[in-house]
Amino acid sequence: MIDLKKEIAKSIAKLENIEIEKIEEYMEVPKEKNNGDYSLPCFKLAKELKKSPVSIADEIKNRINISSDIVEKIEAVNGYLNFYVNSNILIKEVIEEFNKEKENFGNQDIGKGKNVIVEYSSPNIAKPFHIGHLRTTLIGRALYNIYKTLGFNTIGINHLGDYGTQFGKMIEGYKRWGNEYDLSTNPIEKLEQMYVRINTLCKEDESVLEQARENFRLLENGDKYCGDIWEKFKELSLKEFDKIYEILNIKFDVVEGEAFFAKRADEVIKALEKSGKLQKSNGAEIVDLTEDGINTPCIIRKSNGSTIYASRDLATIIYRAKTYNYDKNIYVVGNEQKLYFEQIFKVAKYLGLEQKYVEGLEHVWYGMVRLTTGRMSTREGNVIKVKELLDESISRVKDIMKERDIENKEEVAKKVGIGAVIFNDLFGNRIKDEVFDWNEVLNFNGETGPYCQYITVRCKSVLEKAKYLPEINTVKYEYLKDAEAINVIKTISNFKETLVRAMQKNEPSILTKYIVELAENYSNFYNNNQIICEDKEIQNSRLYLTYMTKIVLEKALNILGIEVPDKM
RNA sequence: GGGUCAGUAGCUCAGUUGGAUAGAGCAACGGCCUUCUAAGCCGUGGGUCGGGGGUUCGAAUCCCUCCUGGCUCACCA
Repeated sequence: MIDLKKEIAKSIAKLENIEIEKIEEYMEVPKEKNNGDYSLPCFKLAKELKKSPVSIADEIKNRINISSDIVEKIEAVNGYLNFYVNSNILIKEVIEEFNKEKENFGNQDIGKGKNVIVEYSSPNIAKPFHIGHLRTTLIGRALYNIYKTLGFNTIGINHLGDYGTQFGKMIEGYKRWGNEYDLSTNPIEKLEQMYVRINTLCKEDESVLEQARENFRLLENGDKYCGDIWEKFKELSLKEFDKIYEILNIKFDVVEGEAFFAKRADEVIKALEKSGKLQKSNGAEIVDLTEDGINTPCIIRKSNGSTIYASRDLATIIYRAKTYNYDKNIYVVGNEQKLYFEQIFKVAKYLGLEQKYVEGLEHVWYGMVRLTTGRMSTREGNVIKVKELLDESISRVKDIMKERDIENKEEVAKKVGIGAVIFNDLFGNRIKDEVFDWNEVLNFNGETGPYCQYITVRCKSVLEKAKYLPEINTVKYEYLKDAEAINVIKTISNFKETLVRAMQKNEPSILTKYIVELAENYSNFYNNNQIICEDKEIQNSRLYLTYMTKIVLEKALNILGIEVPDKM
């Protein structure tokens, strides 16, 4: 595809004897649409050429030699040089490229041969799956899909929190009150109650906490009683999580747990001993990180000899380096663990791994979900469970659809209701805290998932009504030259670049906002043009635009994990 | 107190390496359904870009400082 910006830059560079790259760097896309497609602010050149910006702009405008097939109008305004691209070439380039790739439009191979691990979701066993876990799950899945679309060999891992002192606590609770709770119905709720109860007791009584730590030590050393309870809890939880994953259509390439890596913690100890970094402190084994600019040391082994989060995660890094030969190892985990990841990434330097494995470590963090009433806390029971949220959203959709004559209402309501929740979660910048407001999430008007699905469905129904897809040689560019059509075409041409930006910043919301823009632009086009009409040439042209929009919108939504119904 | 991230309309957010008049949506108000689907469209109002300095042709964006808020600071994950 021809790079219009480069073509313009070339012509200017020739004129003033400046490098093309520099001109390209100075050039920008004006915010205001009536200031052209590309603009060159001449203020920086003014300094270098020792002339006023206004006269430079005028001069270039008069002397430039560029084909009118590329640029149809040039204006010099207040020291800005504005270029108006010939819309024919723009339309032609986009449509021809699209026609070559069709459903594959957007796919790229910049990640070819590179392995990327995305670790996401990773819930803790024996705790309810609440909206706090939703962010890692949805952001992680979206990133996984984005990397995949860009040609990376992508490995999605659900790294279960199935180990640690919390299980020592659970075992202690079960020992004390196991017979009071019937785990045959609603097991997660019961386990949650037990967890809250034992936690409170641990806080009140230090000796109970000690007992919990001892239970975990026993579990780690193969104690049968503790092991059996642990297995039982794990099984019950996984069943519950799978239900959520099924509703959200989340899949992982690998599901593993911390327990698996606890056995490999010795490798970490050995490697750190070898590098001379491991030291004793208050009975524990730690790595001091003050030289690396972190004041808090990283604990590798607890004073009672048990493994800890860090030792298990470091073992995981060694394992992943060997097993997956990763170029990137991404952890989608909340911002409350920022310091922790900084610590283990520093410690990873001393494991004797190849440099690329250390550099490939990345913590993709996100803000907390808070309620309008304050912070969520399992202990205080003011959490919103994912199941509850999805059910509410789906029922709200059903209510809206009550009067409509649609087949498979159940299925449509599911797709729209779930899509609304996903879209809402992926709309805001991921590093900002999110205030969870039922009204906000379940409002389906405006820049929302249902609106974007609705526009996509509109494209589908137009195509269905026409009953055919136009051949590219029946499309006439002159019928797509109105401002609304051009906006759609420009947005479509930005799709690839948008995916790359979303990948570079690990930011799904870039794609979410793109979807809104495309939906909005198509909607404007649709409202201003009769698509199905008498003149077949006009119809074919507008139909093709509709077809491109449908493909890109649906694809982008799918990448975020949102499905589009056929009717709604 | 240290570290770190943030502060843009009543609310939720956009705002590419500094560029032209800071943009959307929600909420509020006023219109539009014998429809290529009203989950929509059109219109109105709403801003000391947290405060103050600085850098320069030019700052929401870069630097300094202060204020406010989130998260975090060794045997939890």
